[in-house]
Amino acid sequence: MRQTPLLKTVLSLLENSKKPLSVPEIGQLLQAQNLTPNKTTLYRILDKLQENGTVEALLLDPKVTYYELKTHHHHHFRCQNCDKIQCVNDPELESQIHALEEKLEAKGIKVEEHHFSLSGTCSTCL
Amino acid sequence: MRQTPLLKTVLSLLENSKKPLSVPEIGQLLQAQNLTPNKTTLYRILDKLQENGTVEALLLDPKVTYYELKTHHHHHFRCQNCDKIQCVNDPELESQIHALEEKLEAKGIKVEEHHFSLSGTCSTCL
DNA sequence: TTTTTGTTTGCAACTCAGTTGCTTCTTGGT
DNA sequence: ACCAAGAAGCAACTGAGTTGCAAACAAAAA
Repeated sequence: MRQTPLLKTVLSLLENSKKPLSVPEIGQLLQAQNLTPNKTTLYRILDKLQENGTVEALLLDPKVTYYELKTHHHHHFRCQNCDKIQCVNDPELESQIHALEEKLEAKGIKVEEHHFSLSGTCSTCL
Repeated sequence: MRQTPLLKTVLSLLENSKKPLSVPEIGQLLQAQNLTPNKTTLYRILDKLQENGTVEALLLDPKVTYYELKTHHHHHFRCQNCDKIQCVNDPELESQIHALEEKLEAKGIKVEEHHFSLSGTCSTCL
């Protein structure tokens, strides 16, 4: 995988973002920088970043896939009303999840990822 | 919400299924019973079941939404290779999640749902 | 420097889950 | 039997994500 200018820009967007980003959002952010990348290219970049473990795909909105740097690994809360996303950290939950993963691995299942998210109504919308 | 024949059939499919079902899958299962429901109707039925709390929508495949009866509430493992779904139960994890939900509620956030799933490669595909 | 090779980008056309607007059918209550 | 409300059908649409192919490009071999 080559360090192309577009790839660097995408990585810096993910680096500086407080929240996970979807491909359509990344496209918009790039447009704001007067870049007009093809959507196929963006999907391919994110696929590769996912394959090589730089980024993880999050299941938190049924409509769209969000991505975040693996180094940023959080859990998330999504407001069902405004779709805003907040990051949530809970080390105890995380270790409980790892315990469960080990149980499954012991049963001959290879666990690659886990997904956890919460949804509801955020304090602003209430 | 009226107990129409179609609604009853959909509920019994969910009741008897060992795993969560997507709307396209429900459509196929109904076809196997020589029923030819309109897809709009199916989406509407599941939306209503979700609204009235009978069913919950699961975020476990980025391509499609799965539904399961709330009374069946499990966590799930999805094989990234064959897309098969296995149910996983872990009461300790569940209680850890509830603890986290209470923390968030204390911060003025109304938590309606949580989503947890694992993915990787199942023992058959390995 | 030129050629070759592999990777990246772009484009256009496609797939398919899910939605929308509108009409028609069915039902249960009066 | 009548009417109003909910249920079902249909066709057209939306938008995320995919596919196949062709063009551009960078790096290494000749």
